[in-house]
Amino acid sequence: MKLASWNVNSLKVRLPQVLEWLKTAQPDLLGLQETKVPDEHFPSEALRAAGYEVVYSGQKTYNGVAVLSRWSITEMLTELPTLADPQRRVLAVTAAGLRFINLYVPNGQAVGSDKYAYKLDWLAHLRGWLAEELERWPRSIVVGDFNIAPQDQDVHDPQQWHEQVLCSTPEREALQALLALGFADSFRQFPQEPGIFSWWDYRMNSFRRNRGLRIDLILSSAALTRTLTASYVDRGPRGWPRPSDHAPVVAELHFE
DNA sequence: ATGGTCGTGGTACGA
Repeated sequence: MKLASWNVNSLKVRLPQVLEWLKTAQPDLLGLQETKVPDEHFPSEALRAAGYEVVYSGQKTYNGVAVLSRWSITEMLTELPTLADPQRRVLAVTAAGLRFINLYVPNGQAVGSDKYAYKLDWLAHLRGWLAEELERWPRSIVVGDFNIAPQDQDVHDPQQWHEQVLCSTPEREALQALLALGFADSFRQFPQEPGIFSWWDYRMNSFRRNRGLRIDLILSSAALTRTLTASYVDRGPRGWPRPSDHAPVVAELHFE
């Protein structure tokens, strides 16, 4: 079983790259973020033709999430039950014998801003909901753009980013509170080279210089962590022409 | 050096 997550920064622009990546990587489940496409314009046909069932929760211009699955999808949910929020950031499905939760966590803009407060509030509501999800589905995977670099080793320049948004202590503590429910950062279940990131700013040749952050994560519940066989970042698409600023992240697992 | 680059939509704004 191959699970993946990719912030595509406009599915309209990136659809050819998604189709190309599906062909070569062949994930069983893929969560997309920042699709930026209203549901009525979602490119369902091209993705179905590639062999995937598709569900989506989108809006114009901002946010938007989708799940592509080689397996049939049931039990779809698009809201944090305790938070009324017009921003389309959540898409949970049951497929392939597991619960697959796809998230686009708020960016937070800057520490102390209104958007930062919204991010922390959103994460608090997320925690309460994930606790319930985990009780109902012990085999749960949470993927997405978390907009949080878990540790300094996930940051190209920890001094530059010290207590900045994406790296601040309250954000990291909110992520740790999610992990404390029983999830593991799948990437850290395996030996990794230093300097592996999943997002690089478009500016200042950040990708060429590998000045990035690892903010795209795949969290596995305890029942699934035992079944992980690999977890990695696929840097390839970040080097393609007109790329997203994020690379896909992948986890592979083997369970009965 | 306080910038820089994208995507959206037709202008600033979000990331």
